[in-house]
Amino acid sequence: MQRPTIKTIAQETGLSIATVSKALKHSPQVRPETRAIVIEAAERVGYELNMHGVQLRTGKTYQVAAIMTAPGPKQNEWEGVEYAQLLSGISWALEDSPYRVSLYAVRNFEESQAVIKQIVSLKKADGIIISGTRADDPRIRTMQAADFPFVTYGTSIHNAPHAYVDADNEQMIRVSMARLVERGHRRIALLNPLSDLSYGITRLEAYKRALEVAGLAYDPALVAHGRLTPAFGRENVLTMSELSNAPTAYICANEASALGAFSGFHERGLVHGRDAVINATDDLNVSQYFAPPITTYYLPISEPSSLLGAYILRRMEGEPPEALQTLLMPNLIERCDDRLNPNR
Amino acid sequence: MQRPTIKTIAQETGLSIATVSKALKHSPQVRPETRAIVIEAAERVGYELNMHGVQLRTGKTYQVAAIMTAPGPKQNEWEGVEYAQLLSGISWALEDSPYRVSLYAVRNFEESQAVIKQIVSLKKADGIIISGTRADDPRIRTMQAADFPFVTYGTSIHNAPHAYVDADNEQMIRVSMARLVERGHRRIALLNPLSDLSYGITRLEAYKRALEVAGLAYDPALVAHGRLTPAFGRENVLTMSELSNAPTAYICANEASALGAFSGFHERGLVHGRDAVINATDDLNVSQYFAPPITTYYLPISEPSSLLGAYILRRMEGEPPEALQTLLMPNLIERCDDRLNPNR
DNA sequence: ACAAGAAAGTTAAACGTTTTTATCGTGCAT
DNA sequence: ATGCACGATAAAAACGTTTAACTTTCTTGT
Repeated sequence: MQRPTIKTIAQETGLSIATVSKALKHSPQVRPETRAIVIEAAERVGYELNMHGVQLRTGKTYQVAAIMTAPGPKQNEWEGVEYAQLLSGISWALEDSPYRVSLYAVRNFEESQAVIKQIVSLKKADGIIISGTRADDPRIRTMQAADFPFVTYGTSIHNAPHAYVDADNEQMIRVSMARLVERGHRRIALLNPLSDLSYGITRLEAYKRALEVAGLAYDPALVAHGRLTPAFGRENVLTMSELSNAPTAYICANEASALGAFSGFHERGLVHGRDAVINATDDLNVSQYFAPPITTYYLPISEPSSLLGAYILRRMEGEPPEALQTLLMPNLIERCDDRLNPNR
Repeated sequence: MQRPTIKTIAQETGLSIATVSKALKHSPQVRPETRAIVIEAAERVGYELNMHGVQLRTGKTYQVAAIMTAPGPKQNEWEGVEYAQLLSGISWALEDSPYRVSLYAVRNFEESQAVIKQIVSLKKADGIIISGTRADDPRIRTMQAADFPFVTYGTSIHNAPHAYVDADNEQMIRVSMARLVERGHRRIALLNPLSDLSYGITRLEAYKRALEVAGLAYDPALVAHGRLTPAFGRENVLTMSELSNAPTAYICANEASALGAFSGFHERGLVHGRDAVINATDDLNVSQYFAPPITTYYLPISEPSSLLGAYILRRMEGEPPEALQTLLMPNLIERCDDRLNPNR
């Protein structure tokens, strides 16, 4: 048996397909009684809207493109794993809408740029969600120039206002630094994301300001930028711990680099809490299982991801981007006292 | 300016839209010279196929549905993180095809069943990729009954033959057990996935057989089934290590539960390599950063994921499922000698 | 020389919607 | 009574593509 269409309903009710279409869309042009008849018939025959017809007619795709930057297949490092949760959160936020998440996996920034240009010019989606924003992000400019709805996970610095969701990195670093200074730390290392990423810059600046406030000197040797893999965390601990004036605290930008930092501790024979401490930001609630559990800023990734979904929906409905900007403050979870060991 | 269509090309070349369409599809009905003219004109005007027209006309969606089971937003445990890599691998495998990955996040098995029924009956995709297969999986039956192309990540046991990709769990456990027995272990714990999952059963049976071969008794107290979170690993170590005859080796089904097992070691004051050892399966290459690094079976997730993509393409082209079945053997990476401590 | 058949194009219909425009009563003011 | 506006529905066109059916032209075998 064929799948029922509005034509089926038209025949069934004796109405025209135009009326059926309008009735199903709750158009004020059709009488409530007529609508009731249509709805009844639609349910009786098991009608479901065929999106292909809609898409062709209206030009809308009902797709939200999620651009996911993941290192290539040969790149076997633990990175970007939080993307799974991010995607499912977005997907759930769109659940009650006609929109679907369409995945675009890219290998690097350039590829994401190309993909976005394509989506915009060929209208392969109605909205775009990107992450890994840069201070001055050309992708944002592309989408803004075309007046294309989008939301970013991460702020930008030099772009015109746009919809975004991000963790409050400035506040996080500020509070984090004050807390460590208060506990006696004078040499605090910052394991930061790539320096062209917007939140890398935000964190670095907050870090410098916090040093200033505490009357401490800025030492470039204590700051590292890189892809936030365990390898990155490990290697920087290996290097920095050999400094004549080694750090007594490491602030890691995510849980992967924190895990790697632990690996560096183990390699060097450092004991957490005695020789130095590790603090981290954690999206995945995993650092509670480290040995020992560490102090982290925890932002359940479901929060930003569902916001991203909600925002792209509202953005596609025309809401101005200025109303769709949120900085989320992660919860500080203190699992260690993190004091500088006095008898060191 | 409007986006060019085949009509544009028809006007440009003086041919009919039918000929243009056929030429672009390399139909034998059109002369090579004519085709050349069409191709040239298409490139000149910057023509790109409008999929909506195709979809409406042919009924094909050019979408591959990836069903991703992830616990709900409130469920803040580190689980299913390998899905990000899995998805990007699939996405890359489809890169040169007209197909796109469409994401369907579901919360549990029942929901995945409902979603699949919907996709099949409303033809919301041309192919489906699922994971978390059960011994007798009703979703597989649904898709087979409708003759719908699909590939599973994970085998099934009682279903009719279908396309799948999986790790060779039987061999993995067999070799793993033999190796531990050879190193003196007599009490080996198995931290297994949920018992209704196909690979949970495979692993358990292989485990029992290995015990038999080694002449060891099967002790149910050493086997646990559950969602493979760190919490699961931790809790089982906490419990099992209190047994009068505690295990000296733990085989963890993934890296998350292995991390949790370490957390349990730390809590109980157990030292890895002295009191007991942990072995694991690791998709993400992360257990090298544990302290100490542990012995794992490593299967880079890019391998199964690109196979899944390739298989669904071939399956959608009508290739029989029997030709699309692969068990991948992970690499054993020995990072500890894992011998039972003699002076224990 | 001519019918038959192949080769290469064209015409037209169809896929399922939405939306603009047209039609047709009906009630109301003039 | 006549014209008019209005409310409700119908008719028809359009979105971009594929494909079955048809036409025209050219080969080819007898």
